[in-house]
Amino acid sequence: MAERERTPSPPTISEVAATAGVGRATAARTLGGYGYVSPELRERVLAAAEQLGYRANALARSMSTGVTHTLGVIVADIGNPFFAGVVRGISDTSRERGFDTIVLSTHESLSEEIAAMNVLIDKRVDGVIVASAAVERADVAHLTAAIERGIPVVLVDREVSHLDLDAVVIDNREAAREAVDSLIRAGHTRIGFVWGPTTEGRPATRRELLAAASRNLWTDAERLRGYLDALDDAGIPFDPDLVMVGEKTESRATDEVTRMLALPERATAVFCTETDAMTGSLRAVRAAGLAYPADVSLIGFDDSSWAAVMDPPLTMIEQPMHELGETAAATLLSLIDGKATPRSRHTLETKLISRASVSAPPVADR
Amino acid sequence: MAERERTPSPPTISEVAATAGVGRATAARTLGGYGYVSPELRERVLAAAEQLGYRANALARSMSTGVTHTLGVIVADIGNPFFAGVVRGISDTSRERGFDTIVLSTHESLSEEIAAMNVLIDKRVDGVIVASAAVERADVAHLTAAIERGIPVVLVDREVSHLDLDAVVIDNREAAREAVDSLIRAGHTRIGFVWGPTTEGRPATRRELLAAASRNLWTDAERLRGYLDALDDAGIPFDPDLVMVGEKTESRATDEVTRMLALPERATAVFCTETDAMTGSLRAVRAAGLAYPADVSLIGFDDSSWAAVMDPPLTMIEQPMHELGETAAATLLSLIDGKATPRSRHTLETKLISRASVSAPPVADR
DNA sequence: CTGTTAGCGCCTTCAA
DNA sequence: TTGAAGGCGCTAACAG
Repeated sequence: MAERERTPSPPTISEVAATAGVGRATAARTLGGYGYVSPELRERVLAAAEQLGYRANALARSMSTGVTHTLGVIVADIGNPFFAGVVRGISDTSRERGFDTIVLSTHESLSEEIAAMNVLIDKRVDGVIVASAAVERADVAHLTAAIERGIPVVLVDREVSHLDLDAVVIDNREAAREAVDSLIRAGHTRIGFVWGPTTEGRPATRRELLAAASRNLWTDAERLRGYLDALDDAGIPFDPDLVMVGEKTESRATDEVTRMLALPERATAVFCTETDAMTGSLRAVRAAGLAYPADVSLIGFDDSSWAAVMDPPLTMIEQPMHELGETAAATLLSLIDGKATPRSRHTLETKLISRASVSAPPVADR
Repeated sequence: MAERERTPSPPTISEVAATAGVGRATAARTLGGYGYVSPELRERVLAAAEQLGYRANALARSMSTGVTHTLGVIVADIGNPFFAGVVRGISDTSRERGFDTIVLSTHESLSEEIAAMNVLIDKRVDGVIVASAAVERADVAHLTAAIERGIPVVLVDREVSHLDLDAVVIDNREAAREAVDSLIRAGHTRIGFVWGPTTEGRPATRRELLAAASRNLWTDAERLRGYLDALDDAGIPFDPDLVMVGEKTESRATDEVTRMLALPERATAVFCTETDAMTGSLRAVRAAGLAYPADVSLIGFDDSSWAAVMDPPLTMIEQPMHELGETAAATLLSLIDGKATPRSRHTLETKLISRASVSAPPVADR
């Protein structure tokens, strides 16, 4: 029961070998689980290890084998439930295969993403999964650098244009198109889009809008394109006043939707591309003294148990967060195994969960 | 532009030294940022490193220095928004100080927690932060083992009885007491508790209930105690029928609340200790054709933007998730720095956010 | 089957 | 100030 503060230098394989009375290599072989060892010595070694409380030093092992059994994960924000779900998927499937995960948050900053990649390179991870904030062609040096060093990289959630990497994503554009289309089929023509690009001024033309979008996150741009697709398919003219611009915050969404609801020809439906965009919109609807779906129809991205218990319950697009992570990890792992996989581009299914936040527009506005 | 698949053996410090025409040690000194090096040679080395794209091998460095600049984090589920928030806090503050984190999910299983700790020990992390599922005295061997090996451990979110470790928690008991008390002050005496212990049968007595609770998660037990405290303070008799037992799932919560709402003397308020307990309860209230707060008052744990946009908005207890993480990381870091800190027990503040889901009980039930 | 011997890449005395 | 040499703990040929 002595509580001595002995310098806790953990037992090494040599000590185990010594107390077992065998050579280093023999101990290493049985403890490392490779090579042949006679049952006798094996027993002795195991006993000694047990007695000493031996645990292999993974660092030393990695030094000589060159593999760390560790995956790097780079996301914008591990605190965001979406990424948390993805990371959980990555973590679960890699753990199953004996890989651990070190995850870094970039706060959506490219420079932090680059720093994160360097950390992972330095730590010699066996591969990395990244939801990259890179959009410009010049933004991808850190990704190609990793690959040149022999570290496989797979993209998750976000593709990076003109970069031929394995990617696991959803079809944001189609998911958005489908959602907006369902609004159109319900009779809406004045459909708000929240949130849009983070420009300062309001893009006057469709071309400007698209240009602005392409300077933003890939997912956001895709969702905007899907919105426009649906409008086009239905021959509904695009109205710049119906797309939110500016900071992507809940309160900004509230302001913008409030504005859209006050337009001469007001919005009768709102499509939200993110959770906080939806809660912000909801606040605007309430503040305007309107009710959904009677006055305004609503569809949002990223289903949650909350959305289902709203009154009325919200129609939402469900993303397979966990599966995105699982698939990304599985892809990366097979890359690490040296499987000669051609570049893959997994597009996972989303699901439009119809509940009760969509109805026909009010008669007065039709 | 050759896409050669050269074996990407990264440049070592020796190569840098060679191409700079200096000794290994000199290169190591300038690249490692220690010891004296003349400006001249320093320049040469830096240039060579730059040219070769040199990056220090953190494994090798850790091998010889004995530190990894890596923190281990063990939580039940990184996909859970609460833990995701905590991890984000840990990650942010440790990153600031040059530490990375490797996080492991245990799925609330003690054996996975033990395995996780072993992984971290093997990887020689400098310290670990754990939200432990340990409850029995016999469950803490892996925690003490880490400490004996010289790896500092700090608990977050959950204390572990009879184990003298630094801990960063909230006062679950007081938070619960306060919430339930506010219900009582609104006039309620029939207050449901969701969720309770995962026993099979329904504890008949208060003693049995407490015993069952103490076999469960620390946080859950504390919240239950707080509930009982509030009842005691007000002289309201405890009724076993008003506490949920069984699996902690949303649907189970719905079933149990449905039951409580159908009691001869039905519940007129429900206190929920977790997000899914709240959404499950909400479903039960709706299904019973009741409205809140008119028919049933509601208070829940873990505020979110959804809770604020419910109609009516929900009164919730807010936990400082990010700050829990920050504080835990800061505490661990100072332990690692060898600061002679006496055992600390940080209890962070929660906040009862009063919104509109609490009112007086309906007259008929008073 | 077992033990000896080199490294892995870096840090760290210790002379020079 | 600089360079040579040894060691961190483990794996991996290599003889024996």
